[in-house]
Formats: sequence, C-alpha cells, structure tokens
Amino acid sequence: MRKSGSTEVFTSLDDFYQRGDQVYLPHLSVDCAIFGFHENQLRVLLLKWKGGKWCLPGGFIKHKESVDTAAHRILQERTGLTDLYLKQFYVFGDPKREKEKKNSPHWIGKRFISIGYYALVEFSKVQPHPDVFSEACEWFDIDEVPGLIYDHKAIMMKALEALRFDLNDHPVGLNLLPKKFTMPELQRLYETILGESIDRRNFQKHMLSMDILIRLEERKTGGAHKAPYLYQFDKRKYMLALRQGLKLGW
Amino acid sequence: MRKSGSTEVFTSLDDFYQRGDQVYLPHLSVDCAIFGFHENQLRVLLLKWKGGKWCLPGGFIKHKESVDTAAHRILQERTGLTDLYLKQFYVFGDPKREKEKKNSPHWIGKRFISIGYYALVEFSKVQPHPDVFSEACEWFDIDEVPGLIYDHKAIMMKALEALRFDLNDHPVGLNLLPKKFTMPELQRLYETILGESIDRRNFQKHMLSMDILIRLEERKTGGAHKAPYLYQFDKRKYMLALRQGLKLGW
DNA sequence: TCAAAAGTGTTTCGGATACACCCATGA
DNA sequence: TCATGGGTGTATCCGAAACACTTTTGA
Repeated sequence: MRKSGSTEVFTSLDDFYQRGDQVYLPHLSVDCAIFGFHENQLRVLLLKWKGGKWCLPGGFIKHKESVDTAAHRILQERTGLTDLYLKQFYVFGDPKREKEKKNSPHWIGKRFISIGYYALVEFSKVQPHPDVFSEACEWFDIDEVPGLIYDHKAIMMKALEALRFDLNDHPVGLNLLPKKFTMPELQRLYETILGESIDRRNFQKHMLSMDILIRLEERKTGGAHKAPYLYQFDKRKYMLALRQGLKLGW
Repeated sequence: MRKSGSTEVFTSLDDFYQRGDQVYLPHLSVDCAIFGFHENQLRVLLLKWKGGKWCLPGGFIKHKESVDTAAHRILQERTGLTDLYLKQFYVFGDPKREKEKKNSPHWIGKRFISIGYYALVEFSKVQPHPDVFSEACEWFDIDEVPGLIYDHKAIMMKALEALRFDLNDHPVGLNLLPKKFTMPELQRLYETILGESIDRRNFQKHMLSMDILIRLEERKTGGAHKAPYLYQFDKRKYMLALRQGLKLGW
C-alpha cells in the first residue's frame, strides 16, 4: 500500500477505512478540477474508480493542515507537480450530494461537504498518477466528459464557469500554456474557455496592446503554413497588471 | 435558555458545549457578513461577545442540513428575516485562524473551518437579535468596524471585496435598497461599495438605459432641495437582464 | 435671493468591431 | 500555383467620460 502519498500513514486500505478519521477531519473533502490545454483543446484530468465510474481527483484534510495545503498535497499526488495554480471556487454542501453512497459505519461512509478547487497546469509537465482507489487517470476533452460519480459533473461545470469568470483577472494563460507559445495558440485557449470565436486580427492587437507579451526571434516551424512567431509572457509585467486590476483577458 | 433558536435543542449553555457535536458537524462553522444600507452608508451587522470583543454572526451546520440552509437559519435568528439574499464567497481553512482560541476538551474548542457568506438585507426590515453568547447586536459603518475576534476582520474584508466584485452581475441594488428609492440614493450605494465617486449625470443616464427601473409619479418630499423622483426596480426585467449576462452595475 | 441638489441635455474621445491586404508554406 | 494560415493596417461605430444649462427647494 504505497501507490500514492495520501495513505502513507496507513498499513492497508482497510486500515484507512478504520483509522482515517484519526488523520483526517471528518465530513470534509476537497475535490479538484484539474485543467490542462493540449492540441488546442481544454482538458480535465479524471480518475477511474476501481468500481468503474469516473470522478474528479480529491482527498481529505489532515487535522492540523490548512485547506489550501491539503489541496496542493492532493494535486501533487495526482500530477507530480509541486507548483501549480490553484483556486478555491465553491463549497458543495448539500447532504444529498452523494447519491450512490451507502451509509456505512466507517467515517468515510458519512455525509461529506466538499470544497471545490480548480487547478491550472501545463499539460506537458503532468504525469498522471492514479491513487489507491483508482485504476486509471486520464485527460478528457472538456466536452467529452463521461458520467461522473456523485455531483462531480456539477462540480466540474461550476469549476469551468468559475474559470470562465476568472479569465480576465487571473493568470490563466500564464498557467495553462507552455513557456513559449504562438498567438494563435493563445487565441484558441481563450476561445475554448469562453466557447466563442474571436477575430484573429483584433485579438492579436488587443493582446499586444496590454504589453505583457514578449515576442521571441524564433518562429514555430514545422507547421503546414506561414511560421507564426513564438511569444512568452513577461511575468513581471503580467503580475503587475493583474495587481493593478487591469482586465487582461478578452 | 431560549434567547435564540440556535440552541433550542439544548437545556443549557453547558449542555450545548457537551452535546453540541451530536447536533452539529464538528470542525465546521458558517460566518456571515450581513450588509445593509442606511443613511447613505454601507453597514455591517456585528455581535458583541459576552467577553467584550465583536465578531461576525455565525453558527454551525446540523448533521443532515445543507450548508446553505444552515446559513439561512443562522441569519434568520440574527435578523428576523426569512427571505434574504445570501451568497457563499470563501472558505477560511487555516488551522491557525482562531488565534485566541484555547484548545478545550469540548468539540467547540477544536479547530474550525469556516464557510463565509455575505448577506444583503433591507436595513429597515432588520430587527437585530443577539444570540446566547452575545450581549449586543449592532450595525457598524463599513469603515468604522472595531477590532474583531479571530480572523473575522479578514473575513469581512473579503466579503466586501466579493460584494464589490459581484456588483455588476448580482442583484445587489435590489436587495439592499427599500422598495422605493431615489436615483441619488442608488448612486450613493454604488459609490460606497466601489469606494469611488461617479458623475451624477452619467450615472443616471446609464441606469435608465438598462431599462430595469420604473419611475414613479411620486417624488421624495421633505428634502432641503429639489424633490427627486422615486424609482423602483422592475424585478422581472432586472432578473431577466441578469440571467442574460448583462452587466448591470456601473 | 441664493446656495445646493436634482433633471436633462450635448460634445468628445477611445476602445472595440469590422474589414482588406500582403506574406509564407506545403501540398 | 494555390489554398490555408499568419502578420499588419485602416475605417467605423458605439458607449463612456467630460461638461453646461435649467429647475426646484428651504433657509
């Protein structure tokens, strides 16, 4: 029993069921929608239960641990990343939210209130790791998500909504894109998150006018057509602009 | 022991300390910043502990109760209002957030994670009720708030920030103002929430252009100067506009 | 009668939108 | 050579911001 870190302190899965409440706060969980961007598509990382259904990666909060720290710890176990952008967006507190749950005597069979986070990760840096309850950990295109357990579909949709809402005043591009990217790639990111298409020329003009991008000498070669320039964010100016309340996004 | 409803099931304060965890979820609380608008000032409702310090009204979640329901129940006990606008805005989950707390053997002495809500109420309809722990319940001008226990000041500031952020796409005016109000009153509301002054003429033009206000025949008499018109919101159009994602506020 | 607040304009300006043209590349 | 995608530039429009004048009221 050492597949992931979350149950390190336990000797077996059964032990986890029995003694989990000595380590974790009861009735509280953290669920995360991990977003990545790959091949011009917004994606979300899901786990497959040994039962069969898919779910969002999640975990529990240790007795003396901050909720944010718990979320970071849980995500690190799933993605291998220590430094990812994480944002708490909602609490799901309906006592009936876990439809399929059987009221077992274990602490884990009780009612849980879930704190929802979304994470933005650089797709290529992620190494998906299933946890002890899961047989798979895979990326899904945002509009090809299968049925999920409990209210996880609702949680995911709310996360997406929050992301959409945050697009203009949070470092979304900075955290979803690789260091170097092209203008069209940046545009696709905005388009998939917003779910609408944007005029190519106006988008470029707008982005450049914000003075947060650095155009590199290189161009992205290998494409079938004219080679686009590569850009990277001017992280200092980017963060400064955000702090000043400037609307970045579209 | 029947000053408020929150401890109805208990026979005494001591009983509440002893058996509280049989009724409420452990480690979880709800704290509310209740906002009102009176005499052209944004105000917040605070409780005074029998110890002496002020705090935000709060409470706990029953075992089979939804978190939203708990927040409504708690607020009703403080304000007497059954129908108020309530929004969950953040979870405060730092294990060190309750500085002054002594680690007592009671459930209530343990570490608590607090779910923050803000409420918008019509000032005149509120009848402040202290709870069993409190000797007073009073309105404070938003920038004259005294020192608060734990991290309640931070919670209040975050609530205010959330309110500011929500101003454009949530029914803020509708819930803070009385049925009938004048255009200058509406403007003061926006100005105090945003913390900036707005051109009188542009504000009026803008508000009227959104087609969510009904001008009444009456005017507000008694003032020292020219009598302003009274308005009320066209609730149907207001809500429709919100649902369509129209930016209402300023 | 006058200061202060309220109602109703007009002018101006900038950012968003729409659209046209040229360039590079692989099929 | 040509279809496709990428880079750059210009005209237009609309809403926001700036600003002027009149009206009402109690002191």
